[in-house]
Amino acid sequence: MSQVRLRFAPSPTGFLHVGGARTALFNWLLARKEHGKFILRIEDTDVARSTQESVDAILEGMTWLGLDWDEGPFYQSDNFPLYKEQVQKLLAAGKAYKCYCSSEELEAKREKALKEGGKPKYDGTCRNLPLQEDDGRPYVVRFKAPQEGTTSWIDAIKGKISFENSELDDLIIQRTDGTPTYNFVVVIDDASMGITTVIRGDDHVNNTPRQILLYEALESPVPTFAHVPMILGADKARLSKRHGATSVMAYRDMGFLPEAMVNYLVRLGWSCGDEEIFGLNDLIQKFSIENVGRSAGVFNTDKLLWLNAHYIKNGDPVRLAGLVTPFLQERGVDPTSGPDLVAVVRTLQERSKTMLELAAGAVFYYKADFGYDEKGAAKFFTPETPALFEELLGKLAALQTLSVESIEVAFKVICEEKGIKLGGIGPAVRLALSGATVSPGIFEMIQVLGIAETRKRLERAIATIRG
RNA sequence: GGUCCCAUCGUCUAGUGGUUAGGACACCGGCCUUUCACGUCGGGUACAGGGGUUCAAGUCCCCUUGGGACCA
Repeated sequence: MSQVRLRFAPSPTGFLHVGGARTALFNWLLARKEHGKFILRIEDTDVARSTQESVDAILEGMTWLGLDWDEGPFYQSDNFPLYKEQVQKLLAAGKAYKCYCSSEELEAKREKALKEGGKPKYDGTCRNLPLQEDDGRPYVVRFKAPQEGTTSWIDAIKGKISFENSELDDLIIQRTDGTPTYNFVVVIDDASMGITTVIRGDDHVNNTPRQILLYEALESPVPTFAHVPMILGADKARLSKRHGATSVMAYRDMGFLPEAMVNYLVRLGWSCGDEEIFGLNDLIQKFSIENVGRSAGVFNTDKLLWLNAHYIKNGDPVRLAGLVTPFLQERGVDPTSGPDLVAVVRTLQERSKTMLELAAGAVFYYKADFGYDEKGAAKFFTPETPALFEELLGKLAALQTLSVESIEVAFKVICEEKGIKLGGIGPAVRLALSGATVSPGIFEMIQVLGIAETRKRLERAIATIRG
């Protein structure tokens, strides 16, 4: 019983985007579910475009999502000797050959073929040349692929896929400058790392038959392939910057929780009956590659927002307090300078879709120098308001304990005495305490702010009204 | 242009020959209510089109259309 080995192999040419994150997640989930290994490999053969910053950004993104890896990160740039060796091996075995055609010649042939209605594929000029020692002439190494028959595989997501070998070119595996090409390197790495299942984006479907042929030439077992569909933008075009944020870390910065991101990403293309809410541990039990859909999906921020609201609402307030702190600091708020942040978070959890929103809603607790909402002040600050506030202050001061229940009782007593409804005093208090007409519950705010701060704010409002 | 893939509400999807085509987000309306939310109840909206196969097709086959990917 051999264990499954899966990998995520990003190119370090940018941050971790949502598509890559989902691919990584699917790989990770299957590895965890099957008690196999999850390997991280950095595909940095394109040295010019690869950067350490990108590597760091990708690792940061995966860590944020909670996707840990068992082996790696390995770097392809460390494997150049292996790739060279494998090229020589194929050359020696007659399974690859040196092609001396210049790119100009090839271009001319391609155009001619196109003009005559043929296919623009390599014509095999050098295919049967005997292997010669290097003589200074530039050459590429091509894989000698079979020209007849079909190559097919059972894709774990898409089912059977077949290609006619006659449609396939003799793939270049080593460029003129001696560097190996992508399709070759991937196969060598996956083979040498013992990868058993390759889960990747379906933009690689067309590469797969060539890669299978290479596995066979290398006499390596062919892994199971699972091609996951693309993620699209609202206009059904491939997701890109113009659709909004594509980096998972940008979502953190917008106040999204990693568990919301994971939950959203996994449900985009995968399902488990009617269930919508999944935690990571849940998913390890329930995930199955067979239930991944075959069609591309549109990234829908509204649903992500809904999930985020769900996780904020049900989240641990202590943890959320920690997460919201940087957002508050960005707004110039020092959360140690006022009411207990955990208590503040509790009043905002149910009404915040993002941590950014939660932070915005928390500012008034710490900064009392706000102005009053104009329309609200015109409507709710009346000549009678100061007397009501003074009455309220007296009742609050007399309370033994300051709880939501006792505060509510104080309000009810005033309402009865004055013959008014809660609406006759509540909105004015809300405005005095928060400056806004939208806020957490009045009783909760008073409890969190405390008597002293409540007094200050009501007195400030009284002064304002009396002008 | 060639090859390959895909096609159920606006969006994510359930559905594996017999369903009033289900759920979720979003939207609309009721209730709850000190605001906003939350919650709750209810509503509208989908099988791309055309041919087959079958007693029966969203489900199987073919074609068309549309979308996408890769190569060039």
